[in-house]
Amino acid sequence: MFFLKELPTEQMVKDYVAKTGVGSTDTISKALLMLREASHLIRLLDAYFSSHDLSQLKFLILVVIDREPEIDSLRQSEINQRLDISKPVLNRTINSLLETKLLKRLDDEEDARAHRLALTKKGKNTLKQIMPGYFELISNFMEQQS
Amino acid sequence: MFFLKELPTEQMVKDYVAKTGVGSTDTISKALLMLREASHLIRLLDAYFSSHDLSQLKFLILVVIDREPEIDSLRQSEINQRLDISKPVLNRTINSLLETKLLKRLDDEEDARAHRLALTKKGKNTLKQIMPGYFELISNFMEQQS
DNA sequence: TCCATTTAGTTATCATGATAACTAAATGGA
DNA sequence: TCCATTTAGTTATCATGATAACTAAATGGA
Repeated sequence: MFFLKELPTEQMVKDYVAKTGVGSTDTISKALLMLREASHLIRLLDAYFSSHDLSQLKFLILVVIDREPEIDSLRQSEINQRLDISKPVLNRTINSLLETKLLKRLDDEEDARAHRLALTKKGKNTLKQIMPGYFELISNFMEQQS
Repeated sequence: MFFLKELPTEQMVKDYVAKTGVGSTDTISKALLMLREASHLIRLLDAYFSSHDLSQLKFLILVVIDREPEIDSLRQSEINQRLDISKPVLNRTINSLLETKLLKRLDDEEDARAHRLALTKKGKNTLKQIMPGYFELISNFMEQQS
């Protein structure tokens, strides 16, 4: 994502609100600020993940499988229910995780169309290694915000 | 952007913080909430813009030219200074705005490498037409957040 | 049972973000 | 003045998001 480098000043938002007669200056300024803050954090997270040969989505796929309480594998469709991403993108990204051996694919005994996706040893290690930096990055970022 | 459909519960974040010994539960929950809120708003905005044959970036390009106080045109490089986007993407998007006649391209008298980009009549009208809905969408969204 | 419908996953194609490497014009110091 | 460096814009290529349309297996009601 991207955004205006310099947020519109309070005055500009006021002008627009006055011109269009819609919304309240405070609310809109707050929303724009939030969007900017979020886009900044996303950028930092993307950089962090890519320095570990991962992406937001790859990370989240590993996380949702890992955090499952009873079982240690999920179907693609189950991952889809947990992440807000389209089926083809999920499919492609899972294939990439299979190629880099962070995930392994097991037969699904109940449904011949499906497979079960589980973390490999390497996948678990990667997740364990990445997690502290992830939380640290978020904590540091939030501290810097006024 | 996308995100977890269901945020990790407080307990999960606590577990991770305890396990890794990094960060504070509150801070991280707050950051994850913000990311989710922002990604939701971005999605709504994208849908709004695309229903008007625009995108976030196209909209912002029109806005930064329009809001310039003294002049009514900018160079590509000046737009680049105002928006946090790469040069090639900006170039490609400007070309698309030129094709759809929302922007027009004028010679730059001081620099033969550059051009000046200005809103067309159609560009101005589009912006005027879109702005109220944009603010309305943001206002409504912010109201819905608890 | 059998066939229409649903579900799981996949393929093709597009949109929109990035970086690397390029051309051509402008700039500025010896 | 002249040439090395900088700046403006562009091209090629990749990553990662989407939707539409498909195959094959599972499901469920007549």
